[in-house]
Amino acid sequence: MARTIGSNGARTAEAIRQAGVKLIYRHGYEAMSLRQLAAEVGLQSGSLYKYFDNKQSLLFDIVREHMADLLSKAEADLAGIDHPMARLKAFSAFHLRYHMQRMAHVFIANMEIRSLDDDHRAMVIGLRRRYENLLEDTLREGAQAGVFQIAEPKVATYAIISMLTGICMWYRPGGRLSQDQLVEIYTGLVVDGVTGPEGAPVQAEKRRALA
Amino acid sequence: MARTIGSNGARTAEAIRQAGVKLIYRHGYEAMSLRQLAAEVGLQSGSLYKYFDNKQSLLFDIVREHMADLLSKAEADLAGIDHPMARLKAFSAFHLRYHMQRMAHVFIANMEIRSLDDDHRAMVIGLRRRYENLLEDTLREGAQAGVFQIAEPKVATYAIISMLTGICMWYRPGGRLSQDQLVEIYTGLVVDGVTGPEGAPVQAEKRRALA
DNA sequence: TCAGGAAACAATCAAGCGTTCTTTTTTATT
DNA sequence: AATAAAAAAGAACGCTTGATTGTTTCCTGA
Repeated sequence: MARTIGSNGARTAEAIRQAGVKLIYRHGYEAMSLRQLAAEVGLQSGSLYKYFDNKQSLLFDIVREHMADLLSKAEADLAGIDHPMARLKAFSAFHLRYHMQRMAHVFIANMEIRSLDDDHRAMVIGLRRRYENLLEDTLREGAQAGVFQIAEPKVATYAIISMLTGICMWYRPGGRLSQDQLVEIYTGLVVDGVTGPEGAPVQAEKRRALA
Repeated sequence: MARTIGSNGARTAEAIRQAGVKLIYRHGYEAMSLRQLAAEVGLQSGSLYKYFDNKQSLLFDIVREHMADLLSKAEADLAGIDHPMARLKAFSAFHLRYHMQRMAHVFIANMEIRSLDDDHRAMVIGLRRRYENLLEDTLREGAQAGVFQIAEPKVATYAIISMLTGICMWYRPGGRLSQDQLVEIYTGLVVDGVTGPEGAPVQAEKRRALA
């Protein structure tokens, strides 16, 4: 046998990508063999090389595309929102929804950074930095405007993102709480965390006025 | 050559464990070869099997010992502290300090859970659950006593732990901020997050009275 | 001092790895 | 209907991996 009936390059390429995400998510990049991946798609391992140069570039493609997608969608979501509190809420909601919907991609991008070549890793970290800056800039502006009470915007940025991303560690679709409920709970924690103890009531009014 | 002069079993065992932590932390469990590990310790790869049954048991030993240590030290730290707010602060401070001081172990325990056999993984997750319960129980008690405003203690537990653990992703010793400063910043975020918007000033007084 | 256990070496195994190359079959084009 | 291009099979490659075994050397305690 050689070429199979009904075979199609574009469809196979997509199947390989999906199977790659699935297997890397489940077993990790190093633990996934190309024979395993090929079997999942229904191919021989050698045939995979029609679709990527090597194993590393498969990982890089998946991670880079995900990061670029995350960044551009976040920027689109925040476009036109000016008030720091509104931006913070929008960022939080976007981040949570995106992470709940694409857990595998997110997980891979976070876990397998170390498996990337040096220059590949640098490129991905650059994209991640740009994404983090969306939040950090918002926190700085809010702090300067007196909307937030934040001593260290950079630390707060890391803390908030870690907290939000952590939802990937336990969230499962169809659980007791809906995505909307989780967004509300998490966003509430974030907002309370940055408005500080004494300033909270004042900010609570501002938030109400904005909603 | 065979037995090396001055060789000592206990010392070698400890060297293997340390090198294992170092290499797994740096490259990941799957990516670390036993020959690499042996070279790091100054042995032939076959000699490693005097010290563990197989590669998997090395990982399990490292992870399980770390989790048991984390749990017992946390329990010791919280012993005798009754007030929910005081317990929350103590937990937060302990978690942060422990994670800043033993980043490699923590990182491995979090990242390589998936590389463990099913039953090994179940055991480690059980230990982790007991650790998480230290925080979750505190949050529930505090919520019932009106000290905290928390709708979903379980979600809040995951959120807080993710936030605190995230410090491992960027903290480096000798950075701009000291460990004490970071503990204060992060703990502030945690406390503000669980005291809620309106109740904050009231709780702030209670906190002062307690300090 | 000298036996017995501890510690490490050295060589080897089968299996699996990522990758390359050639061949064969199917599809699309003219 | 003839031909070219696309898609996949299948065999093979050199290497590395985790693991095993038999042997040699060193250390220690009676």
